[in-house]
Amino acid sequence: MDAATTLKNHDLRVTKIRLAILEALGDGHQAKPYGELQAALGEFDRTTLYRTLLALIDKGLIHKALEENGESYYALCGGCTTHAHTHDHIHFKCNDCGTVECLHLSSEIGFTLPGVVMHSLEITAKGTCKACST
Amino acid sequence: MDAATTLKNHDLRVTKIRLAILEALGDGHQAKPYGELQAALGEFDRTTLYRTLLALIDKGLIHKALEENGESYYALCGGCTTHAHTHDHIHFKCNDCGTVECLHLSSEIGFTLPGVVMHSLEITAKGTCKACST
DNA sequence: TTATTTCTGCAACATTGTTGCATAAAAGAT
DNA sequence: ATCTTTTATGCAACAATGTTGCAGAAATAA
Repeated sequence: MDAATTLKNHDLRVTKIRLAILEALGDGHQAKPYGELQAALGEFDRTTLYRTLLALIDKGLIHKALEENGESYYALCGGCTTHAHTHDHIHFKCNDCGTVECLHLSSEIGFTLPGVVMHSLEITAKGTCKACST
Repeated sequence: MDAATTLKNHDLRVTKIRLAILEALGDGHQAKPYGELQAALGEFDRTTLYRTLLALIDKGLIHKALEENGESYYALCGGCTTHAHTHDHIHFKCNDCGTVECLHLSSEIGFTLPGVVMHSLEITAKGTCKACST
């Protein structure tokens, strides 16, 4: 499905910056830090970029992958539609090349915390990715 | 062990702000957002507070629990000395009262990601805490 | 008490993120 | 295609987090 149709399906108007963001986020496998997005989308206003990201998150097209050192990482919700957009992702950050990937576990990791009701779960793993460990 | 001795044991000089931070973080069970720390330690300079937090993290006395909306949460490393300061914590944030707790799982959650070497793991759960769910 | 090392506070700055408002662009109707 | 309505964009201004350099103050060691 092309990006414009995806936007329409999510009650979003098709505008330049939205198409540009979706393109910049690529295949949805990797998460991009805000700074990188801003550099890639330099022609647009910073404020608009923020508001557009919020809109895309709100409509379930992208998600905030993780925050680190005050910088937010964003990724497409391509792979997570199967779970009805639960946002219970696992993010893996490579300490060498710095890339952040949205991974999916083969097996569900189930655990409970005594006395609390869990609504969401976020897991961030760090280490060395396949490419960097060779 | 009193705070002054703890500082000395970690190669840190005993100063007013360091004692104040350790006291503000309480029993180590709960994580405090930076803003709350700054409000509680208003008599000290903001820069000093940042640098002191970095120093305490560096020496393994506290850790950054989580980042949310650009704000960092800090907590004592009281409960995590048993794991040799691995920082593989589980943080639970209550969406109702906003408190962030450092919890410990009874059972280790073990999972591997194909092809990558994991160094650290951070888990943040959100939901409703015991007190708020009654 | 003195000397040395380290910490603190100040000023200045960079970055992230937010809000209000006028203008511009998109979608639907004529 | 043109007009109208709705929504998005860009600009300005602002607030908060986080960082760096440097002089003076405090903590340790001698």
